[in-house]
Amino acid sequence: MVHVLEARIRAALAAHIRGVYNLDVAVVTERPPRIEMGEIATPVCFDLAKRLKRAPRQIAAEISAQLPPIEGVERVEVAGGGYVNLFFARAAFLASVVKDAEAAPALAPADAPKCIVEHTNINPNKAAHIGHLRNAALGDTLVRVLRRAGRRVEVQNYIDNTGVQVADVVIGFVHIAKKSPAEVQALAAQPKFDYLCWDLYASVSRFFEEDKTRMALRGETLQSIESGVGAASEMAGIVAPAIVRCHLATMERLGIEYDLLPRESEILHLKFWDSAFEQLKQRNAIHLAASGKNAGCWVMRTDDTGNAAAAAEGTSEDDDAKIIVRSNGTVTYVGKDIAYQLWKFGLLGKDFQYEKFHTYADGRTLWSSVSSGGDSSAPAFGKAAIVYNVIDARQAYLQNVVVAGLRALGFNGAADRSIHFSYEIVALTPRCARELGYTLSEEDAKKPYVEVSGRKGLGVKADDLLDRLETAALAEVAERHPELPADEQTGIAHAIAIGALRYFLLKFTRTAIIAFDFKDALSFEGETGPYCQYAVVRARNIFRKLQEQEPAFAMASLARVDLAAASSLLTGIDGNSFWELVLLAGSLGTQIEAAVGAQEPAFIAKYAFQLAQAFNLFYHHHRVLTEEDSAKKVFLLQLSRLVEVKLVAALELLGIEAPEKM
RNA sequence: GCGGCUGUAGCUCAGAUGGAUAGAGCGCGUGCCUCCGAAGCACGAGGUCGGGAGUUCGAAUCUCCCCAGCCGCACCA
Repeated sequence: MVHVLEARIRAALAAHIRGVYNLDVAVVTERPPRIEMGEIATPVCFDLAKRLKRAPRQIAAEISAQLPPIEGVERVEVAGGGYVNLFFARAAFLASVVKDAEAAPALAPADAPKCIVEHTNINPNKAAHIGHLRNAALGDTLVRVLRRAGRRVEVQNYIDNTGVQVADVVIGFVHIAKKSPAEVQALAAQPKFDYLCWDLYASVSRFFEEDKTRMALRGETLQSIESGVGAASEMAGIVAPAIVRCHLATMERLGIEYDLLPRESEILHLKFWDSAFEQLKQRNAIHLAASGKNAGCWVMRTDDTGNAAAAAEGTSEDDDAKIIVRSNGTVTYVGKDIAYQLWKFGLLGKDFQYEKFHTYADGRTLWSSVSSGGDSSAPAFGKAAIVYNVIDARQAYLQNVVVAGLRALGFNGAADRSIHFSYEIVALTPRCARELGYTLSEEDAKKPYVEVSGRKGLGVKADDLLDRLETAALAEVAERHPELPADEQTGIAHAIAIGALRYFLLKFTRTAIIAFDFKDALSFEGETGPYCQYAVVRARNIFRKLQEQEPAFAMASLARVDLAAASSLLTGIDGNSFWELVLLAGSLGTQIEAAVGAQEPAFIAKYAFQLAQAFNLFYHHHRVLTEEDSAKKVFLLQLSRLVEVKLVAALELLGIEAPEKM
C-alpha cells in the first residue's frame, strides 16, 4: 500500500515541478528518520536549488504551499534545510490496508510472459548438504516472490546425470564396493541411499589418490554413461534417479517443489549440442583454433568479463579463449549450457520429450525430460521471456561465457534477460568442521572458514541438520504443550525447524559468505524464523481467547474501519506507535518490489523480522482483550489481524509456515 | 598478472537506486511473568563505517590510489 501512495506522490511532485518550474527531474523519495516527520520525504529541492540558483528551503516552502492535493496525503511540510515531508491520512490508509489484506493476491494470467528459475541442480551422486540448501532456499524464495509479484514462473532443477561425479560413485560401487547392478538396485531401494553414496564418493577420492593410474577408469566410465551403453551406464541409470528422489524428498521437507527436471542425458541423446554447434559456427561465434595450446579445439573468444570478442582469424589470442569443443571432438560443460540456455528461451529449434516423474502432496506434477516415448499431455516447457539461473558466485565467469554465446549468436534480448542469480557459498567455521570430526590441515585451521567439500565428504548433510532442528524444536514443544498429541507436536516442531533453517539461510544478503555454525543455525531466539512465527502465534492466541471469552463477538466488524475512531486513536504518542505498526504492515508490497528489483530475498526476511518486532512491542504495551473502550478494542483487534495477515504472507514468501500454536 | 566479491559495535550481519542523529541480532550488565504465553519486553555499555585523497549543499554509499581477506581465470563440472 505504501508503494502505491509513494508512486502517486512521486508522479504528483514531478508533474508539479514540470508545470511550475518547467524542469524534468526524477523525484527521489525516502523515509524520514522519525515518524513525527511524516511518512515520505523528498530531497528534490536540493536538486532544484542548483538548477534554479535559489535556496532549497525557499523552494521547498513554495512547493509545499502550492502543491495540489494528493489523494491519501493529509498535509505537506518543509523540514531541515529543504526537505519536503508528506504526511499520510492515517485512518484512510489503515482502511485501505485492511481492505487490501482481505483480498487474495492476483495470480499471473496463463499467457503472461514466463520466467524460468533454475535452482538446486545437485549432482545426483550423494546426499544434499548445507550449501545446496542455500541454493534451493534462495531459488525457491525467488520463485515465491516473483509469483506474488504477479509473474508466471516455471521452476527447473537441472540434473547432471551423466557427469564426472556420477561416474565416480559408479566407480566406487564397481571397483571399491564390488557390487553388481542388482545389488546396487537393492541398496538404492533402502532408506538413506544418498548417505551411503556420500561416504562412497569420499572413498573414491582416496581410491584415486592411492593410485593415479586408476584415473583411467573415469574416462571409460564416463564414456559408457554418456553413450548410454555398457555396464557403467546401467549402474548410473540406477544410482542417479535414486539419488534424485532422495534430493526431492529432502527438498519436500523444506517445502520446495519443481515443475521440471531437465536431464543432461537428454541434452546429449537428443543432440541439443549439435543444433547449438551449427548456429555458433554459422554466426562465427566460435572458430577452430589452428595453432597454439588450444590447437584443434573450437573456441570462443571473450573479454575479461566474458563478453564475446570479435572472432577474427588469428592465433595468439586463441590461447586465452574459452574452449567449447575439445580437440577430441567432445563438448565441454559450457557448450552444453549454451544449448540449454538457448532451449530455455525457445531459440534452439529442438525440444525435449517429457514424462511424469512425481506428484506432490498439493497435486503439482513434477515432469522429467526423456528422449523418447514422452507423454503428449505434458505442458509447454521453456520458451521463457526471462531466465534466472541460481548458481553460486564462483561460476560467474562461466555464466558470462554462456551469455556471451547468446550475444554472439545475435540474441541480445535473451542475453540481457539471462540473469545469473549469484550468491556466495556456505562454509564451515573451523570449530564446526572439528565438531563434525574432521581434522584440519594447519592451513585450514588458520582460515576464517573452511569450504564444504562433497569430494572430501566434508559438510553438514541437509537431512542431518533438519533432524537436529526437529529434535531440538520437539523438546521445546513437548515442554510447552505436553497436552498435545504426539503427531501434532511433531508437526509444530517441523514447522519451527523449517522456519529456523530457511530464515537462517535467507537473512544474509546474497553476497555474504555464510560461515556455518550449529549454535547460530539451531537458535530459536532473536533474529530467527521462530521469533517471527511466535509473533503470529501471539496474534492468533488473542483471537482464540476472544472466541472463548466472547463467542458472540462479531468478527465481521474487523473488516470495517471506523474512520473517526481510527483517526483519533492514530494521534498522539500512542497513536504514533500504532501508526508505525500500520505503516509497516502496509509496506509488504514495497518490500516485494524492492526484493524483485534488487533480486534480494533477504529484504523479505528483514521485513518479516521488523514486523514481528513491532508487533511484539505493541503486544507488550497494549492489552487487547481487557480493553474497556469497545471502539479501541476493535481497533486493537484490527491491528492484530492486519499484522497476522501480513506476517503470514511474508513468511509464506520465505517458505515458512506459521503454526497455530508453538 | 587479469577479473570479481568483501572490509560497518567484542562476534555475526543490515544499511538497493548518495540525504536529516549509522541500525539489528548474539554476547555482556541491570530490570520485567497474579497479566491476550517470557521462543518475549525495557534500559545500559559498546563505532577513526579498512586507510587516504577527490566529486557534492550533503558520502558507509560515487571516483581514484593504497592496505587486508576471499573467489574465479582447466581440453573438470
